[in-house]
Amino acid sequence: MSEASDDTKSRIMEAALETLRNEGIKGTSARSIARQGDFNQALIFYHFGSIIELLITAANADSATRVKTYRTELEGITSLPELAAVARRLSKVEVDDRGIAVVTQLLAGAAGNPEMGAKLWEGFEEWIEVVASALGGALEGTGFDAMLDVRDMAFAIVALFMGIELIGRLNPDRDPTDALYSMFDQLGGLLEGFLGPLRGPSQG
Amino acid sequence: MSEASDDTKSRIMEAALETLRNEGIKGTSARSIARQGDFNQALIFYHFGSIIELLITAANADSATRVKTYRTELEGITSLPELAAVARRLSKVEVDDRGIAVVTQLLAGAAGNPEMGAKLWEGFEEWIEVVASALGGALEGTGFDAMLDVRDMAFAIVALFMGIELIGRLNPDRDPTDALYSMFDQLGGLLEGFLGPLRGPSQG
DNA sequence: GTCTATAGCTGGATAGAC
DNA sequence: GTCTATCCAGCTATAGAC
Repeated sequence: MSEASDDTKSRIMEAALETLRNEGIKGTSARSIARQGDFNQALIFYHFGSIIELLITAANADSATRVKTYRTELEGITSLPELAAVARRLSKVEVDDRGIAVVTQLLAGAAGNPEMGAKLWEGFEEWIEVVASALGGALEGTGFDAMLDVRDMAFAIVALFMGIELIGRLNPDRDPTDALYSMFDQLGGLLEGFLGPLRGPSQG
Repeated sequence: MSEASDDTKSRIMEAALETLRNEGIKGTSARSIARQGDFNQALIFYHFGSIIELLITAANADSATRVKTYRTELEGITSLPELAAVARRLSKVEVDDRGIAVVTQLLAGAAGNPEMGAKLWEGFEEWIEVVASALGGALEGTGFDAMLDVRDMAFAIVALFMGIELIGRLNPDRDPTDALYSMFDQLGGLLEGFLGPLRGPSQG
């Protein structure tokens, strides 16, 4: 692999992601990606073999770098309000950069394509794992960790973001994340009210 | 409109929904719908004018009949645990029948198609409205209704179901709704613990 | 490694026979 | 109202010149 090849490959990958963000899975094709990145359509097949292979490779690479950053930022969190604050900030980045949009569109595409679903799952599982471990850290010592399945909760939280991305774009009058953050803040307020008394005595 | 025409139209609409469920938005075309319903492809354009028009019409009609049923079942609910039980049952129907899958795929398709998004919104808003009013009824008298924006919460709940549908199909080892119901049950348990003491004194 | 050209299909949509 | 036949644009993917 020459440097030129590496450069071209990442140009193609970036164009693929941008096309997914702008046109959705239905509007993403070799031609639309090539138009977006201003390169020749045949390059996609030379470097990646097929469209699906390109999309999966690009998305999983992108996902891996993102999750790495977030993992370090989420480490060492030991309370729910703390987690809520960090999660709010990180999720805003994620939604604004439209990383979620890419995943959402690929997941929708995977519905009619089981092979694609299996390959996506690998890159996807680490998101759930990151959220789960952050949640586990935040719940430690609250007594909640015994009552909740942290992995199921993480699954639901990740799902919630996907859903918000999907519906949120529908209504042009409103930022898609407003309802989400409004809900976070409101639930956060409730939680603090409940947790304050619970946490006080049980913490060193 | 003759009876024959009505019959054909509903056959086409049913085939369109089934194709969306099985093949996703990317695999849904005039040809794949016609194959699914075993009729001539040209009929779609005679009766609906375009593919998008067919998809929107079919989805909104289907959505309207569903929401009507659910609305009557959700009426008269006055407590959160009661709401949770009914919601659990109804949402299971909705996920099993794959009504959610249809909406999810259309929403994904709307990403690259603003015109489609606007038309979907009309049929979609009533879902949020139904959930919001059920939630409002359940929260009345708990003191929560003053602290929470019921519409934002409803928005998030609907979004959660979409997200679960999207991710859930990815992992073949697991029923997509397991995590959701597990979470509902766990949060329900927590809520009853918190609400029991709150509700007791404030209710007639 | 990148280009042009093209094969071979499938897409939405329409014309016109019945 | 339903059919066949067809147009043409777009699709994935490959062959072969450079």
